[in-house]
Amino acid sequence: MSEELLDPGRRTCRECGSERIYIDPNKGHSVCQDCGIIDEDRLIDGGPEWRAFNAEERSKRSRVGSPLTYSVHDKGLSTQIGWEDRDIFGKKLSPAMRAQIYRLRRWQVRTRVHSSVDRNLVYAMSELDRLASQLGLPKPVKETASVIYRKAIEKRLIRGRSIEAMVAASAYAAARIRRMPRTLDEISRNSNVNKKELGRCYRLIIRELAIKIPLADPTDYIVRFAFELRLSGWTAQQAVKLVKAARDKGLTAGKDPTGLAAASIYIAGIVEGERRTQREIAETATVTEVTVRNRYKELVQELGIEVAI
DNA sequence: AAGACGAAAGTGGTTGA
DNA sequence: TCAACAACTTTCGTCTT
Repeated sequence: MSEELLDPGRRTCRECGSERIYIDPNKGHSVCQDCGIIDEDRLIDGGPEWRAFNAEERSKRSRVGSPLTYSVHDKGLSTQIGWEDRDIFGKKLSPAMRAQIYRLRRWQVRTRVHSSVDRNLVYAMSELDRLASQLGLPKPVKETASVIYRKAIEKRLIRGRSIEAMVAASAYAAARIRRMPRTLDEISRNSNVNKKELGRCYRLIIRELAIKIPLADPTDYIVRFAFELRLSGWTAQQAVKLVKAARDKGLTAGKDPTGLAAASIYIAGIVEGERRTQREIAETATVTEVTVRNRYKELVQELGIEVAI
């Protein structure tokens, strides 16, 4: 039996074995971020059984399964043990009975704590599943995200913050660690967490858990963006070369990696005769056209590329 | 009409006194 | 803690294809 059947959520590239597989949420295709091979097989996906075909549908679906309230985890059905050492007639309890009641009280508190952590986790993991499936994040990223989230619980970082926000931040960190980064914008759009809050939670996590995250690399975005823009693998490779050349010339320091990826894709598209508009590219890279233009002008000028119009 | 261009003002985050 | 700063965004008028 193949590895994939035993563990349907995990996918590796059949060419190079890489686990950096971008799973296109709409089309059911996947693309390897290391060698650019596109796999058109139907996916066996561990995620939700539904498919969303546009943004509205996605946001509608995203509400499915969300309970109405989490404030009382068992909706008031649990038994309470009173603090007074008296029975129902108001009589004092025997010392043996008191000792037993004391033990019971302790256990009740313990089980309540455990079940609240469990409930938190159950909700968090289903939210992570949903997010990962919409963002096309493969299993290794989900695993990393869930480890981060669990550590955040241990460190009591969730208290006073929304579970959704912390899950989203964990996913963001995990995606960067696994070198399959998503932008804050993309994650924010696919969850009910605004960008600002997401950034705050992310910074809290990396600070409190002392996680070191590699600097975002523009090339990590290129294959995915190119795929979403229906560009050929060849053009994507040319874009990667452009970014590397720019890095060698020291043009990339302090610049938004997605902006650089966008500009290099724009140039590569023109050079290779697969032109896309600045607007299209800006949209998939979640930057503005202005940024695409600025980076593109810099690159063309500094790398001495002549762009045939 | 669509795309590309660039100026100007505004925003949120980082840095350094 | 505050101000200066760089990068990016928003907005908008103009030019090019």
